[in-house]
Amino acid sequence: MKVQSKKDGVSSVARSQEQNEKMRLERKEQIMAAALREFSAKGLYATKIKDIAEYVGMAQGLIYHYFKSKEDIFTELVTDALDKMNDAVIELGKMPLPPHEKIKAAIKQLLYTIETSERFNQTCCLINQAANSTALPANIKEVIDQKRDVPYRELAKIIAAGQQEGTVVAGDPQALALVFWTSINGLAIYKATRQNNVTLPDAGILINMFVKEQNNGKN
Amino acid sequence: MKVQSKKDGVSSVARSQEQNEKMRLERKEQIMAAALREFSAKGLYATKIKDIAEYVGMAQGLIYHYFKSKEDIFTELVTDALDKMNDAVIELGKMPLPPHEKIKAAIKQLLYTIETSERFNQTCCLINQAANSTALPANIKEVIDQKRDVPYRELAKIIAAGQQEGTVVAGDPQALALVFWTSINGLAIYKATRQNNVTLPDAGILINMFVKEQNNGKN
DNA sequence: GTCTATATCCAGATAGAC
DNA sequence: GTCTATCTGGATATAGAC
Repeated sequence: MKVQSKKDGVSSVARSQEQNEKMRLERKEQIMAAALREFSAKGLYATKIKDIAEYVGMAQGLIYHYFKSKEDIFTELVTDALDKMNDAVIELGKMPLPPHEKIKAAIKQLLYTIETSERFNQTCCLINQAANSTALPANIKEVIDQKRDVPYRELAKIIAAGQQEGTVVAGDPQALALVFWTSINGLAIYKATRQNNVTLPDAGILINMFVKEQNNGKN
Repeated sequence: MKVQSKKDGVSSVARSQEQNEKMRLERKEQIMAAALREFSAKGLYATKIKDIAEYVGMAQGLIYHYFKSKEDIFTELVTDALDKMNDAVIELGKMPLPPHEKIKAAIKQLLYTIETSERFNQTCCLINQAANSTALPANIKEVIDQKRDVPYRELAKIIAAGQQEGTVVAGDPQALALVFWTSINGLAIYKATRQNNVTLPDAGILINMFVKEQNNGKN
């Protein structure tokens, strides 16, 4: 028996269900954030459910009210991470800029993010952990295999277009893209795993590696 | 009671001790090789002693006649890997070549090694596993902290010297060294974790990123 | 040196009270 | 929703026979 409130047309039952759902999602978010911290630093197998629970401040068993298993948390994190990364790269491809400006914008943005966002760097570490382990459950491996090459492919397209225009350095686009992501990824991981006093390259150094000299002016 | 053989002055007792020792070392080598395979792909915690033993073809318990613990095998592998890498870099620094030629030689050599040596790539994966995990026993972490920055420092010196001579591109030497190793490491890992059909950059692409144009000619 | 068998421990997951 | 207590499986490391 649902009772419609006269004020907003939403039953109090529905209201509290909504609120419960919201609180549940918030709690899941807390767990995911803690799990990202732990997994990114220790990997799937060295991280114990207890570690995550302690970080959130809940009992070990309670995690299982929100997730079916440890692998499930890991899978959800990795899937989200790869999806967001891929969406961002696809957005970059669609920007109304010439190819070499896309590359410059990406480098500046990525370096800034590495400099300021601990979470981003943790995410890179997580992807690194996931992508370089053959010990993961099959369903996670599938997700990774499907999604991890998107950034390489998308950037290779941009590089190839830039080479057509003569603004991007010569070389196999796929190989250049590989060096690009490998560097970005490595910098994020480097930053995440050293306490402090890390000198990241400034954008100009990286831009010079991919964009031809005459197109390097500030703008 | 040791009996000296007249022929070679070595007692038969000593002879067989020597041979036993040699066989023991060979067996240890077999275990280390298998462990490198497994650890580099799965990390310390996801790798089970049983995996290593099966790969060598011995009983699980027998591993413990050669190593005190799983961590011990891992520590020995990581220590060796870092030492060899560091020795090679220090050798590079001592070569009687101008700085930019050292860089060119290193890039060519490293790319060739990545292309041809599965073991080298596994070693890079192992170092990656080790260097990016906070979950390791304290003694391994110490080893890593002491040794892992040597290549960055040594290469930064070479880069700085090359900049003095005007043959190496501009930018903070430390940051350039970071990009250099991050790329090399990333390529090795990329190669190791994909089955095949990997297009590595050719040496020219990487050389162009670090050595100024006019010093890039083949030689 | 090598094996099989086992003691021991630890962590993932569940059950059940509140 | 949250906790404590517990079941259960699996892996390290050891013991002991051959």
